[in-house]
Amino acid sequence: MFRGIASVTMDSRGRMALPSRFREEAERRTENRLVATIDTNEQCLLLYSLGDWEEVQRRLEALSNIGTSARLLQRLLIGHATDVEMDAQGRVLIPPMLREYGELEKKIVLMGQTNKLEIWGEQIWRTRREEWLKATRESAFSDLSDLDGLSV
Amino acid sequence: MFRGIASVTMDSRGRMALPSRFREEAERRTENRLVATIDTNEQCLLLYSLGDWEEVQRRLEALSNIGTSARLLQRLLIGHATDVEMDAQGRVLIPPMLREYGELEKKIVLMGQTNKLEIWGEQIWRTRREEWLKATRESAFSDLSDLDGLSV
DNA sequence: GTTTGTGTGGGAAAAAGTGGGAAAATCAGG
DNA sequence: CCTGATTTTCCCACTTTTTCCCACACAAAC
Repeated sequence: MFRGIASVTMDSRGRMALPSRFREEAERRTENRLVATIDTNEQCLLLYSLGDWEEVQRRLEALSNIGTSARLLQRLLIGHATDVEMDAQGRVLIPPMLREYGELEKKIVLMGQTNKLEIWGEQIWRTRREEWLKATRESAFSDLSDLDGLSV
Repeated sequence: MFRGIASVTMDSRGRMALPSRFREEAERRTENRLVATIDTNEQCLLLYSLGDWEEVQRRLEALSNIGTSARLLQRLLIGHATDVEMDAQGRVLIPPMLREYGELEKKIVLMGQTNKLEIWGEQIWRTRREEWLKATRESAFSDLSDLDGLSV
């Protein structure tokens, strides 16, 4: 169960160290084997433990297969899903094509999202976060009834 | 099981090195024997292990044979299917006619799609991927019910 | 101050990817 | 058949990337 946010650096070889709490979680789930793919809705990457990814892939493949959008999603997610392994220092090497998709350079932001980690280039992440915050604030009144009982 | 993406270069003789992880998978499936054909829906090539291709071909041949579209599909897929072999460096030689179909030049993109590899010319691939992403993002709402349980 | 854990960098070996010479095979035209 | 041109195969060499390993910096803990 991943959660929380962390800032890490990617070195010149494309290696990225997972913070130890994420590392432990990843080790628990599979012996250091992870799968990185793209988020089709955002310009960020998703990092799954191998087992969790296989579950996602099974469900993707079980989709209707008729609808064009399901096919597209399969193609994009499976097509980009690349196996990666943690080295002895708990780092993963992000393949160049994926690095490019997320415009990942030195400063990286990791966000835990339950069964996966989101990997963001810092600049894109800052921009998107502003947009999310703005959208949340603008919808605050109309949604108030929902949130009311939630006491966020 | 092929998945993930990689960028490779095709040399002036039309040779293309498979990334080692694809190579291993290909070796596991058949001893270096592969079959390349065209994707009838996209301007890219498909690369199967010999065994997987034979299965595909069997199913193609089992099609009604009455309907025109089945005949067309047979003609196109089987007609373009060419046996290729990996050399000692793990490279395959893509036949000129197929190279031309996919407008393959120097920069090539390979995408794993479960039982096959897609081979794309980089330029076409970039264009198509943008279109897929756009379509996926736009269809997000209509498909929400499907994807909802998926938590990709 | 010392130890321990964590993040970061980089040397060096190994592996992977790339290019091209030259022999062998194939093909087209006489 | 023979010949010359082209393509394919085999092999070697070079470059880049990846992996393995060690080391340093820093901070928290002892």
